[in-house]
Amino acid sequence: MFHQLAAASADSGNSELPEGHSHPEGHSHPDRGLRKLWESSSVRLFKAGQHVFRAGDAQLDLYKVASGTIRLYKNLKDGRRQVIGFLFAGDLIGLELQPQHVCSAQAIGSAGVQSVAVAIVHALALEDVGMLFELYASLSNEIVAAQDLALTIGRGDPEERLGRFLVVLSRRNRRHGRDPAAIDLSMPRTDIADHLGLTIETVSRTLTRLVKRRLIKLARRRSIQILDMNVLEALMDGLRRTGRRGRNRR
Amino acid sequence: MFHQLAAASADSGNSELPEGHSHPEGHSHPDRGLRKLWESSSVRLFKAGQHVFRAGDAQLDLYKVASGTIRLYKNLKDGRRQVIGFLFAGDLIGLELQPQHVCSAQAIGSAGVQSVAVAIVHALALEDVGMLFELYASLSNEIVAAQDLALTIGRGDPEERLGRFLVVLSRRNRRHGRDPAAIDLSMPRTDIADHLGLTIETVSRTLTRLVKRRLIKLARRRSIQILDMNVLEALMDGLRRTGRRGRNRR
DNA sequence: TCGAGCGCTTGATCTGCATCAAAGCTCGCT
DNA sequence: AGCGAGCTTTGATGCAGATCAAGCGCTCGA
Repeated sequence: MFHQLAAASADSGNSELPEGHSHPEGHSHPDRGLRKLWESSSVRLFKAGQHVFRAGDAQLDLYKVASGTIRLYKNLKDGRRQVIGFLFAGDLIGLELQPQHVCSAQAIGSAGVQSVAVAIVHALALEDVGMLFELYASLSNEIVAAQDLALTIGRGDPEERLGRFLVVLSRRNRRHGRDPAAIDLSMPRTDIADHLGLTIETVSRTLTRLVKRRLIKLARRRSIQILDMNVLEALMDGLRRTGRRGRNRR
Repeated sequence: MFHQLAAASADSGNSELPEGHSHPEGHSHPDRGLRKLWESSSVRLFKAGQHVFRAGDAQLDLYKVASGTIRLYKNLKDGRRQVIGFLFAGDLIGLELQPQHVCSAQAIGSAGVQSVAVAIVHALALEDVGMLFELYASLSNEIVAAQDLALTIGRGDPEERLGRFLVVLSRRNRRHGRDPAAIDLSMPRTDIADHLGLTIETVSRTLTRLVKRRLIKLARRRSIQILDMNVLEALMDGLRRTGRRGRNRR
C-alpha cells in the first residue's frame, strides 16, 4: 500500500487524494530529515568479525552502512546460523520497530557504519510524515526480500538458490549503476551457505557446476562474472532442465 | 527502532524525546483513524480456495481478516509453492508498500475479509502520524516473522520446523487470551508442508513422531493438544536429543 | 445411514545433499 | 618473495527426507 502515485506505472484509478499531494512526502523535502542527520553523523569503523550489535541488545540506534559489507544473522542455540541478508554501502540497518534487536549485525572484512539514535529519528518522524514514509518504504522492501528468501530456501534446489542469489546481487549492481554482470562476492562461502540453507561444500560444487555450464566464470576468490544472465534468471525462476527430478516438483 | 518508550521494559536511557510524548501516536487517538474505517467497512465473504488477490495484481486495498484463515503464498513458475504465512481474524494484509502484490492471498475454508482503499489509508496517514506508526509497527512484526521463517526453513530438521510452527500458533493463542495448549490447525497438511519447506508425508510422519514422544496429541483432523510445551520450545530452539547428528550441526 | 472422495497416514525405495576427509589455492604477513 | 593459515575445491560415503505407492478414515452429501 501507499504506492507512490507519481511513480512510473500509469495504471491507477485511485487519484482521489484529498489535498492534491502528488507525493506521500507531505510537507517534507528530500534534503531535510534523515539526509541531514547522516551528513552530520561520523562513520565508525568496524574490523572484520566485529559486531555492530547482537541479537538481544536494546535497539537504540538506526544504522547506515558507509562502506564494506555487513551480515545480518540469527543463531540457533546449538550454533547453527541463518544469514538473513547482506548489507552494503547505503543500506539501512535496524528499521524494524522492536525493543531488542532480533538479529545480529557483524562486519565482514572492515566496514564503516553511521548511526543515529532512534529517539532522534523518532522525534523527527513525528514532525515529518514524509520521512516516516521513506522509512516505511525501506522496511517494505526488506520484507519483500525476506519473503523471497523464504521461497528461495524453502523451494529450490541448490542451483536455483545460487542462481537467485547471484541475480539479486546483479540487480543491485544495476540499480546502483554498476556492471550487472560483474558480481563482487564480498562474503566467504560460509556466509553464502548459511544464507541459502546449504553447506559450504554444496555451494562450492554448485558454483563449479554453473561454471561448467558456462553460466558464470569465477575470478580470483570473491569475484564472479555472469556469462548468461537469461539462463541464470530462468534457473532462478524454476525453469529447470527437462525431465529433471527435483525437490518437490509438480 | 521507534520502540514504544512507555512499554514494559524499563532498561532504556533514551527518554530524551523533544516534546514529552509518551507514545509515538502524536496527535492521534486509539479510536480514530483506521479503527473507524474498519467499523464502517463491510465484510466480503470468500469461499474455500477463492483468492483475495493474486501476486502481480495492483495493490489497491489494505485488507483485514474478519473470520476464517487466509494463506499468503508465492509460486515458482513450475508450480512449486511457498506459503509465506497464515492470517487469522484481526490480521492485516497488504501492509507492504509495493505497486503490485508480491504474494497471493487465498481463503482456506470460507473466510470474511474487510478492505479499505490504499488511497484512503494513505490520506489518513498524512494527517495522522500515529496511525502510520501503528502500521509501521505491524509491518515490523511481519518482517520479524518472515526472518524467523527463513531461519526455521533454512536451519532446522523437520522436527524443529514443526515444533516452531506449533509454538508460534500457541503463542498467538496466548496473546489472544485463548488456551495456548489447544492448537487449531485451520489449514490442511499440504499448506503446512509448503510453509515449512517439507513434503506432506514428512509433515505427517513428524507429527506422528511428536505424538509418540508425548509432546502433542492429535484430535480430530485439524486439532492438536500440546502436552509438553517446555520440550516443544526446547526442540524449537535447537536443543536436540543428545548425540543426534543433525542438519548442519556445529 | 451409507458411500464416495479427499485428506491423511504409513510403508518401501531412492537419491541428493550433508558429512567426512584431504588436497589445492589465495592472500596477508614477515 | 616466501610462507603459512584460512578459505575453497574436490572426492568418497552415508543417511534424512523426497518420491512412489497403498491403504485408512473422516466428512459430507444423497
